[in-house]
Amino acid sequence: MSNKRTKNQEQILKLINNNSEEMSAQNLHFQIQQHGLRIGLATVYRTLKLLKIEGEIQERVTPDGESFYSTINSVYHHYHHLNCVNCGKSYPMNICPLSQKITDWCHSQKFKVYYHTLEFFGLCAACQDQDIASECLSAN
Amino acid sequence: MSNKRTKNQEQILKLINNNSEEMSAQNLHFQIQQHGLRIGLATVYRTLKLLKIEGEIQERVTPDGESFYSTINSVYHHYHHLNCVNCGKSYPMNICPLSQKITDWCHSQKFKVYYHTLEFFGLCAACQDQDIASECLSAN
DNA sequence: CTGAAAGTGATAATCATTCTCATAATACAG
DNA sequence: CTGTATTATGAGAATGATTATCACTTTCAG
Ligand SMILES: [Mn+2]
Ligand SMILES: [Mn+2]
Ligand SMILES: [Zn+2]
Ligand SMILES: [Zn+2]
Repeated sequence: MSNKRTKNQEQILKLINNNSEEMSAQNLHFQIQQHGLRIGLATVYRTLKLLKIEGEIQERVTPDGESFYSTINSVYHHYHHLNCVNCGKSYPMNICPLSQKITDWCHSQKFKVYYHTLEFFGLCAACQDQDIASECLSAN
Repeated sequence: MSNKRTKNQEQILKLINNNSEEMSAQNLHFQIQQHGLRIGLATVYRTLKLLKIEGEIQERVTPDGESFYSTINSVYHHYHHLNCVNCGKSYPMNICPLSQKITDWCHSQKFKVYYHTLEFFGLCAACQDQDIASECLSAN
């Protein structure tokens, strides 16, 4: 029963809570070193997994497979995005179209909801005006 | 202007459309070989990127960073999930709580919506009864 | 035809994440 | 307090999906 957090784990959580932007594991590890702390990359990943299970932080996986983490508690960080499948840009939305009802329903299913992700995919205005397909594979 | 699709591209799209389950790029490549076809893995990835931009297929990125692809058109495949952050299991939901209004709003933003993803994260019933934190890192 | 442009596949390279394992810190029974 | 079992840690290797290379083939407009 490891109910108590390690000093390392506390510092990582603190760093996430105090940061206004979502951060990747690599980025977190880098910032930790900047602060003069010595926490191994493996420990960062282990702690992220732990905090995720404890419901302290949320994870967003980008289309290129990298994970970004941020605190769950702050409403400030509850953002959804319009993601362009062409240029890859993400445009944050300032609304959450989910009613409380649906979250209640999830709980009624015996599922304990920590957080949700909602992402839209399509073409941004700029990319709608281009000949997309031709540029898509132009690099090769 | 590559408006016309290649024979390879057509076969890959056909394979996705005819399959009832979402498939990874690796899986697609394997099945292609099973069918006696000779399409390189690189071409599979290139075609997936192309079809994605054309709005023919949708992509779902799992928490471990692997991408799965499926046809957009079939309502049959429009699923959202309850994802357990502990055991990793995904429980499909049979409803979509998004109103048409929100999609309309996205369009009013000059963003052309192809599809959306909506995922809930938390603990499934089985995992709520365990001492999670202790098992989380037990493997190491 | 003909040559430029686009498509292809084998292979190497990338890189975030996970695994290994020896060591350090901690918890706890006696 | 003291020895011992358990858990945490970090350096580095391994993993594996995805991407980049590059020589070669196909397509097609003129
Ligand atoms: Mn929301
Ligand atoms: Mn939906
Ligand atoms: Zn775009
Ligand atoms: Zn579970």
